[in-house]
Amino acid sequence: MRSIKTRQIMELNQTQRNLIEKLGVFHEKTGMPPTESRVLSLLLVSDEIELTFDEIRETLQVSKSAISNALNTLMLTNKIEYITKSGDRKRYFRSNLSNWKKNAADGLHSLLSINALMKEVLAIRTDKTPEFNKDLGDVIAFIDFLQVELLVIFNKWNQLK
Amino acid sequence: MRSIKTRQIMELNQTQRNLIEKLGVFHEKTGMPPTESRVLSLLLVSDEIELTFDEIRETLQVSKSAISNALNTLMLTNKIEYITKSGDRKRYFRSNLSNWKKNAADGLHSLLSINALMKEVLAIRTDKTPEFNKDLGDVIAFIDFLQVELLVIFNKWNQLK
DNA sequence: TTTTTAGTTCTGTTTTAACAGAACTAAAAA
DNA sequence: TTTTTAGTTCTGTTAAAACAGAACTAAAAA
Repeated sequence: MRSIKTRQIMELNQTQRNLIEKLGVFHEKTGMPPTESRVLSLLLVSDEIELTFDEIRETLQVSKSAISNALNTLMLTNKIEYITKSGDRKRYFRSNLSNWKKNAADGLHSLLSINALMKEVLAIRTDKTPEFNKDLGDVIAFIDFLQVELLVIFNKWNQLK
Repeated sequence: MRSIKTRQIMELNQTQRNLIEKLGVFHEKTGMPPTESRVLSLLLVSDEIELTFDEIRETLQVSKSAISNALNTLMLTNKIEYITKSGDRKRYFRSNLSNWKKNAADGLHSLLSINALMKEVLAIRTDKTPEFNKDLGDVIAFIDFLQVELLVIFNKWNQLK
């Protein structure tokens, strides 16, 4: 038998719990489901940055199925990852902080992806509404502009680092 | 009695309907409810850019209550507006295209508002995880940087115009 | 081989969001 | 004044999301 030290149950102080709640609500507003939001927030706030399935489960007091689903989609979307420790069967989940920059970039990209649709709209609009069409064209031009400029910004940041 | 011309029922071709659907799905992914998404998309695609309550209702085939709620929240969030025509009791709703730039700016701003929470997190984190904390600090610095640079970009655009 | 463990998947329940339809309201028109 | 119109608000229904709990699985340990 391996001597796997069972850690004492995770303790969160009230400040930490409040922050998890606030972060959770924030993420929910972006469309992320409650449990997923809480897990992600917990992994950001917790003193212990690597937590096992059961530690997360007990801390948040939700069912195994909910935790399982949350962890899996968080991994699929690259927001968390896990490591293993030799001689330990459990997986240790942790926030994928180093990837957040890329995640942010992805988020912005998908946000700007509406422009393809906008261009489709403009292409099929009647020519009887020139002013409206001009406004729409402006919006499209602005988003295109934004896309280019954001790339510049990202490069600038990477050079600073 | 006033002679208010009842317009012929709105006709949308299949291309237009498909686009409304695609735009609708896009907006739904950002957390906007289905009917609201459809109304907003309709007002972008329709040849007639100013539509009455009932025209929208008949075109989309949904209930009055759904339309009423959708229109009101779209107005609250500044995505649409309405005009009136003298001697006509109806309101004519239209996409608030000229405000979309501001809406985009607002959207980005609220997106970046997570940084306040991130700073709260960093402030209360244990000092026993220096590497993690450093990564978190980097994320925060990046978002702060992004905020400033986005302002520059918006100004740059406004000068181009 | 049997047993334990860490997590997954399935099924049913609860909760919440979204909507329909009817009753209602306020202002304008008749 | 009454009637019509344009939209709102209320109540009940439907549909979908989120979750709990138990059964299950696969790999490791005993």
